[in-house]
Amino acid sequence: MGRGKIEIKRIENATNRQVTYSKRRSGILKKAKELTVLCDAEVSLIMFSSTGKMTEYLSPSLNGNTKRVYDRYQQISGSSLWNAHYESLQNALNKQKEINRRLRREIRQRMGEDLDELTIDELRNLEANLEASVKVVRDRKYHVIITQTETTRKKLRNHTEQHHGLLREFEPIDEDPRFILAVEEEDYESAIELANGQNIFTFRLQPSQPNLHNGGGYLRLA
Amino acid sequence: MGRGKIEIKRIENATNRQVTYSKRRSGILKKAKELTVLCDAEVSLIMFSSTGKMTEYLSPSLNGNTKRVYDRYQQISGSSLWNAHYESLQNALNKQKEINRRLRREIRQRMGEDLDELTIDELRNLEANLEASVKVVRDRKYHVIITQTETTRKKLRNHTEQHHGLLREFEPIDEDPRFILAVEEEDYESAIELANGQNIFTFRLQPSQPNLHNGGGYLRLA
DNA sequence: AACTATTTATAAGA
DNA sequence: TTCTTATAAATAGTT
Repeated sequence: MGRGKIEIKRIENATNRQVTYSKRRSGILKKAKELTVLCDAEVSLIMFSSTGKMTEYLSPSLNGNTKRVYDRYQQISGSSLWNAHYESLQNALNKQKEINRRLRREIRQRMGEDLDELTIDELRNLEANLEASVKVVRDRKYHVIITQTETTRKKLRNHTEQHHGLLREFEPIDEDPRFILAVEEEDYESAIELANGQNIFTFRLQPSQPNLHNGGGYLRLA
Repeated sequence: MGRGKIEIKRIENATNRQVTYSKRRSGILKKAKELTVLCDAEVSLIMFSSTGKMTEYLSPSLNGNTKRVYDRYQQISGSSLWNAHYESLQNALNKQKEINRRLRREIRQRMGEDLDELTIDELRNLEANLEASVKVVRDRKYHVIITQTETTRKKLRNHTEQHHGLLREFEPIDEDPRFILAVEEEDYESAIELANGQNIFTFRLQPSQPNLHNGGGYLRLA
């Protein structure tokens, strides 16, 4: 369609080729748009000129999402073009989910839930294991208490000495043994309180770990 | 171009629309091929009719590899088509890994490890929780033992009766009270063995759950 | 699917 | 690139 008929073969003159490309490109682009509107079709058209310049047309119904064309292409043609990229990730994700499922199950069993699934031997092992754990935890608790108590004792002693020093500086007096005794007694009592959790340290723990959804750790049972 | 000029808007008559789609589709396909040959261009054209049927054209130079078109598209347009999907997967994976990390930490702490990170209050809660759990597990263990024992007892009684019945059938005798006693004693002993795991049931558990790598559950501590 | 009057695209030239 | 225009090609309406 033009002043003369042309054979459909590569245009050797580069300038001519470029001009023809430009003209025909706009022609095909127009056709694609018309097809989209007239026939309610969806079109993806990508053209690269011989110089590497790209032009794209995508039906508005595909909403700027070239990937969707690709998804649909893949679905219809059956050829999986990019799945290889994702498969390994998807597998890793599924593996992690399965592992987490098992970890949660173990935690539940360590909390005394879902025990029906366990054999008598597994129950015995679990019991022994929990008993060993509770002993370790208890030892650690007492260790912390002793450490805290001694730290407190030292601090108090320090403060007491400073206090006495100050008193002596201003108005020298004999040490009052009752005061020292009072301090020691208070110290002892707070140690008892620490061990039993009855008094000063009974503030609430954080209710739960928001991103965990692990069905309840010991932290939320406080 | 036709007997009459048409407005570029959706053709309402479905048959007409389909016919026009068919005609124009072949037209645009021809144009795409001509562009490819004449101008040494590369073209990817994918069309979906309103009925969902797909038609594709791909320049021979792209050699049947549609993915290459999209790779190039991505490279030139800079917009990543599948990175969004990839990223969401990656995020999901990271989230699962983080959950996994926390679950393992909880299990370690329930086993008496990593206790340094815990405050005195958390230690107390953990201790109480473990003690409650061990009680539940122990109760469950005894429940299983009792159930097993009773089942065994019933079976034995059944067998004993059958045995006596057979004996009577062939050679009627008085019941031997010593035999009954022996059965009851044996039953009692096996109950003790069940509870302490000292004897018959001391077969090994599976050493670990192969896909877990969870840093040691109670199951492998058997 | 074929025909054909007409519109549209475009080759060549400016 | 864009405009012009003669002409080839595409296609709307019809059969």
